[in-house]
Amino acid sequence: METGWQRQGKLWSNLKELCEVLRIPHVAAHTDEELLFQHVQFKTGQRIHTIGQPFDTLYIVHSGFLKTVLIDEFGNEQVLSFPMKGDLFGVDGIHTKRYASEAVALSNCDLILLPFKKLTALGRVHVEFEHAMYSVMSRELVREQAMVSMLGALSAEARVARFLVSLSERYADMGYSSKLFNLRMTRHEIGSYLGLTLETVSRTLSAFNEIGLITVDQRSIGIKDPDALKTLRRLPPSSSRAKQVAAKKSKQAAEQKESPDSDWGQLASA
Amino acid sequence: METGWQRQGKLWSNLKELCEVLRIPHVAAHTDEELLFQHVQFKTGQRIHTIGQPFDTLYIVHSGFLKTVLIDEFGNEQVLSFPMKGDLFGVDGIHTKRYASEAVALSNCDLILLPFKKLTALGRVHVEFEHAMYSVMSRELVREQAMVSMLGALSAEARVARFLVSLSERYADMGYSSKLFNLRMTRHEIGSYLGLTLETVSRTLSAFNEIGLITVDQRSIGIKDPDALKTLRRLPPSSSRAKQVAAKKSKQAAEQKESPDSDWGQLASA
DNA sequence: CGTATCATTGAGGCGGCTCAATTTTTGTGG
DNA sequence: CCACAAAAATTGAGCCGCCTCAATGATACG
Repeated sequence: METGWQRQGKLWSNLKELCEVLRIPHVAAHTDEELLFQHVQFKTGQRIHTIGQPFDTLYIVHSGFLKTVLIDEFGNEQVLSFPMKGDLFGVDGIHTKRYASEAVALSNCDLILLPFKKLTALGRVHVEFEHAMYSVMSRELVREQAMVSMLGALSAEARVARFLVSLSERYADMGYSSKLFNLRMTRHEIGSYLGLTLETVSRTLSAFNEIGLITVDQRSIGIKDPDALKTLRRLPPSSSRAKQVAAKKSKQAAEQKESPDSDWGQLASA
Repeated sequence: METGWQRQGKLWSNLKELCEVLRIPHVAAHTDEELLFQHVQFKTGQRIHTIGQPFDTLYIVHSGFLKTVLIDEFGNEQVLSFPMKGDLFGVDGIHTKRYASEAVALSNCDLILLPFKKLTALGRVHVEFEHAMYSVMSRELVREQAMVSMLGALSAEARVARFLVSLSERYADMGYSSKLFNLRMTRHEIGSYLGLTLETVSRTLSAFNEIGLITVDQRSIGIKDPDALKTLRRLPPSSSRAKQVAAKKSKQAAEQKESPDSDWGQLASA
């Protein structure tokens, strides 16, 4: 991995490689024209773009880890996402022609530049590519929706649990171990992302560790019971109890045994 | 308003009208081909699409009010948005070819159908239209980001306050009064949207009413101090509210013109 | 006019935040 | 390589904001 890392700013990808990274069907490359996309490297801590900066290009993560953040009117950071290999970011700049968020490298990164002009031009030539770009943007929107849903309805423990699961699955996709990995972000950043304080994140990880769901040692995380993490939740707030009761009744009518709620629900006392 | 409502299913819009509704620059209509887009009417309570239903068309609100919701694995509703005139929805279906959310009419609605195939075909002919569609999708993404940020960082009072402000501005855009309007959704739906319980929403509205920021009577909302609502972060403790209300009253009595920069905003930023 | 839905309001509990102290890790320069 | 400082992480104590549970009032609809 990270081949050619040393050759700074000299890497290029063709369209086929671009599609591979984005996990979209290969564009029919009847193209004799050798379309190339430039790579750019960033070191840990460097900013890729800032809020308000004029927009003209999207970024695709070839390798490395980043965060995107919003800065509110009092200078507080709100983490929006942790882009990694295959993710697209910068989309929020299309609308106002200026980036609405800021992107920062959490590790050394290799990014593929995708000028917006080039994207639209490509879309007009390759129908599948146009569709793929819409699809990727739709995927981003669905992800944000899931995020909203999580922040609005889940307990702190459930949020941290799902965060770990999604990270684990993401690592698996990228060919790394899904059972043992290092966090690339601080507790503070995780907390911001999940709408929690860093102390709550730390405490929750410790609690999961005590129960045996995971192992924690600073940035190193070991996933011990992924199924329990996936299904962990708690009292459903801000939602209609009537529906839940109804659903529960029909469930109980169907299967009279087996309590539908996992017993992890009560671990708050720990 | 709602002209031609009676002629059910017989309304059509051309491309120019479509662009107007979407608030995007008019596409250069060198088009002799009279491209028409079908309208559809829905009555209060009807579902436009459901989760998992095969996706093939986007919807643009011509008139009326709706909600889009996610249903979690236990039947709990999570409100994602309240589409109204000029809004596009259904975008979340592009990625998986199935709608990821459910859309329900909160009032009688007139929607414009925008088949995805037609959209992409149009984008290939009219460059500006393609760009506009990307822009609209980007706008949606930015909106979701703002939502995440709000859920992650703001207090209940601030969320309700901003919700009211954004509604007010939205009504102003549509040509209605920004000072006095009716809520089209229940407290429960507002709560779900904001990640709060319906009781908290109700209590917060009552509190705003008490201190003179708004007037509330069931679904009817009067905006009295939009600036204070915009900058509000945290309400003063109830013990001290009485004095401030009194102070405010004497202020309003003294100077009947515009309320000066309110002091509600700068409390307890911590 | 009765019933179901929606809204208001109160009392009380607890989950997650705040404040604070300590330990561990990271980064930097002598 | 070690020393030192800064940042990150852990853990505890206390409290408050929001949720839960519950009862009543208001509104819409057949």
